[in-house]
Amino acid sequence: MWSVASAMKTPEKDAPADERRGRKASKETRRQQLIDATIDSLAKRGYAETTMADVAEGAGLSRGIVNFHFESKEKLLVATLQYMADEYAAHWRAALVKAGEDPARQLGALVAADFDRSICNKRKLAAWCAFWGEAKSRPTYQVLCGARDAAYQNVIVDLCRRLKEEGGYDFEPFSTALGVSAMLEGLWLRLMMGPDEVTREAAHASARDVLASIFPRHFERAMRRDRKIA
Amino acid sequence: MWSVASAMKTPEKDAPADERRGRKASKETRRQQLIDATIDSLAKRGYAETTMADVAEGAGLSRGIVNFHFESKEKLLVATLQYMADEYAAHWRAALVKAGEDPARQLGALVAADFDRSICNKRKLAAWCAFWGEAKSRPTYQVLCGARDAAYQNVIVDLCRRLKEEGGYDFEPFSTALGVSAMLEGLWLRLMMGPDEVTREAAHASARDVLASIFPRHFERAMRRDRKIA
DNA sequence: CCGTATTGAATGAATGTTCAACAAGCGGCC
DNA sequence: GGCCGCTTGTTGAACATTCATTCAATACGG
Repeated sequence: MWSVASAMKTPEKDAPADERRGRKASKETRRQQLIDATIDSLAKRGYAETTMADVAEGAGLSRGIVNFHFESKEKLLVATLQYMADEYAAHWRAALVKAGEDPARQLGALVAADFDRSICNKRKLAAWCAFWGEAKSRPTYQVLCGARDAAYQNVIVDLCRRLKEEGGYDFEPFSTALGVSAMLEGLWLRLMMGPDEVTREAAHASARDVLASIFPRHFERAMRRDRKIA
Repeated sequence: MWSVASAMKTPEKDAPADERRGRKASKETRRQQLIDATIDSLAKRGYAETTMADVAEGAGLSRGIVNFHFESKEKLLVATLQYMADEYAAHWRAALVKAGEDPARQLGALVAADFDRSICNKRKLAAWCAFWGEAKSRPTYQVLCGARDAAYQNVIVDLCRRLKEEGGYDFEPFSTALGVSAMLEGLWLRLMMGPDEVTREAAHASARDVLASIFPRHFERAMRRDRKIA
């Protein structure tokens, strides 16, 4: 009994459909399928209301299957967070490499990567936020979220240093880097919670605007007058 | 049976002790006591693991009492969030009034208020974050959190406008205001999750640093060289 | 003593986990 | 090719636990 809903719930499943159904699906494929369903459930119902039954139903499988591929609910959630952290890190690292050597281009690419559709959509943001909410009281989550931030922020600190040298700014690189990366995370939060008038593009533009204030010799201001004054 | 721990768990209980114990405690006092215990539990165990029994135990009362003063767990949590939102709003509004008429002073006061000890401590930040994590899937929470942000951000937008006029900056007020308020929220997140080396003072300094970049004619840079280069 | 706050055991619902049964693939064997 | 086990993924019902809620009994204040 395959529910049609589960097959088209997330538009980003680009794996061949015949690989995901039937008994032939490999172990790894099935694990990924369950992780996807977990993210769906976290986004739809929140952390507290996410149940094994809901995850299984979302994946179009039966209840017992989750404990077969993952030992427990805890392990499933950790694997899900690990997957999101890996995906996020791979994404910005790729963007960084593609940006070349210029630090301003690199910082711009990093920020753009944060607001890329594949990373920054309501589904994933809601899942991230669900984990953040529990991170305080769960060392495992805190480590995974912390690892995410640490590497990312080291890169931003380094970029701030190089931009400071190039542009002759007088900010404190560490402090500014902390502010910038915090702003990016805060914008994610706004995107997830705020009204719909805060779009991905608006958040990105806002980040670029602040970058233009901090690094005036490296970032151009968007200078668009088409914004509605609310 | 009064647990000693509950009496000294939170250092900020300045209400007279004899008002909080015994049967004389008024309805309102008892509600507040339970709300405090709820914040404690959210901070210590996270949203998902917060139970009625834990709240009652934290307050030094018996299990059934919560359903007497609040009808249900849901109502207790909403009341708790409402309390935190009210407290937060009252705090920054007071800071705003006290700052006088100068927009730069006002913005500085607003930012300082965000990092004030009474508001910005691990206990409350963890509770806020717990609610954020569930807000996506709970309209009631989303409304309360959203209301918090909306008023706050309108003030910041207005301050950005006035500062722009005064200083002749060329940023877009709305966009910059979004970035600034997002940064403040992001710093809260960092304070809660990040390593202990990110202190309240460091976060505040970071915010001031970015403000100095955005409004160079209104905010002085801290220019401290005592920061360790990590 | 009356009314009300409080207690704590009982209840019932929700849910994570287990497990015995089942089915699908698969390789060997006649 | 067809039959037979064997391994392994899968199922769904049964089980155990946790927890919000209820409520009759109790204790305290007035």
